Amino acid sequence: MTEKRQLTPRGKERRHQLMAYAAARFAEGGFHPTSVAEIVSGLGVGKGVFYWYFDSKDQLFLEILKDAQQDLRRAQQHVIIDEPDPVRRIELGIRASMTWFAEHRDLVNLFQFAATEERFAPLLRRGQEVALADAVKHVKDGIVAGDIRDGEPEVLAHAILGVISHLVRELIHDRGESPEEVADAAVAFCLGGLR
Amino acid sequence: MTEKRQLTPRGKERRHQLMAYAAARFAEGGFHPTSVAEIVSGLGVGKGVFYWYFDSKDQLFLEILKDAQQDLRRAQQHVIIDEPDPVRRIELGIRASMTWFAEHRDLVNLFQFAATEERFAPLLRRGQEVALADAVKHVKDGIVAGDIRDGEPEVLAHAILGVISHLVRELIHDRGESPEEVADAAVAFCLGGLR
DNA sequence: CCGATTCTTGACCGACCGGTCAAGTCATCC
DNA sequence: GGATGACTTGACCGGTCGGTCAAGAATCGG
Repeated sequence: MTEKRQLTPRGKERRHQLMAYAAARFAEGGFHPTSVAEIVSGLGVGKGVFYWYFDSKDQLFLEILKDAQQDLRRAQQHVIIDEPDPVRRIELGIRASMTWFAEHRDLVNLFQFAATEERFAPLLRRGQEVALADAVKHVKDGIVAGDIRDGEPEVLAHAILGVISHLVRELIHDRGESPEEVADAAVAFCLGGLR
Repeated sequence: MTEKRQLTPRGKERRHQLMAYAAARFAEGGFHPTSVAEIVSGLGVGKGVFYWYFDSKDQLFLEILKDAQQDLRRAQQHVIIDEPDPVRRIELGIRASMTWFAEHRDLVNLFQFAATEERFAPLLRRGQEVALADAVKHVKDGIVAGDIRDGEPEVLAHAILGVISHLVRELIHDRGESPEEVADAAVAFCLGGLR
């Protein structure tokens, strides 16, 4: 899998299969304790299959991470694109994030782990900075509109992301509560904190 | 180091030295990539020293985690013990947590990693449940006193912990901002969110 | 000075891990 | 049906890891 490689439809599916299964195993057992041998044998294929589609175990992980970040951002953007009111945009963003994580619970652990190792952290940080920039923009708009109290927009945006990620991990990921209810509480808390 | 072992003062110091140095290395390079050989050679001692004081690498990690949790809780309790007003207790707890993490930056990463592996997560969770229970108590008191709006106390408490942990990681750990300023913003956000 | 106990050393071990590769299979197109 | 390139196999390799242990050094009460 050095450089790009031409993939037939069948090949693309194998790739997806590997990424999905590996993500699940990483989430369950951790990245390091889950060996490549374990992944391929769980899928009933030889080890060569893995290295046909990926350069290394690290690269696979990075690719999983990247896909996840893109997908999450797409879900957020899709929902707020038509909303002019900045406060409502924040609310919709919170709700979209919660439902997305509820549908991709495996990725909660992966994001968390990625932050703890230097070779994965930069990619993760890049994604978080994008999310932060989005939030900051809406907060600034809200301040201008007078709907949000004056304050450092970056810190406020971080606080919102903190509420989201923590509630996702504790209530949705660990306890399986409904994303709608959790989102209601998160929105109420955050909008109160902004006003 | 099977069972307890009688430790002389010199021995206790070695133990602390090992725990502190290992924690720093784990925080910097991650738990798995940091080998026992690396730890002992960084300290200039033989590998037998490690296994004289600890049963295993895992046990060392658990002990670091346990000590850290106890120390953090002690710092929180110490500060709020004389404060009767529940809302002020929450504020003081937030401030104490921020300054504690500012003084123990290494442990931010360790807590984060611990949540991603099943063998460490239970211990971490136990500590977080204690912190949550503390917060829930204050929130309930605040609701009774009429200073906090009605709502599920558990969710509100989680939201507070989320703000703390995220701001600690992003602003104090990563960017090295002053814990006092960050705490000011966190307090303002959280108290707004509760009211 | 002696024996007992605490502490230290570092060569060594079996297990496992990520990654390679020569060989072979399968699908497809001419 | 043969040739081409996509895919698959699994034995194998070098290296590292957590952990062991026989041997010795340091400390200390008596």
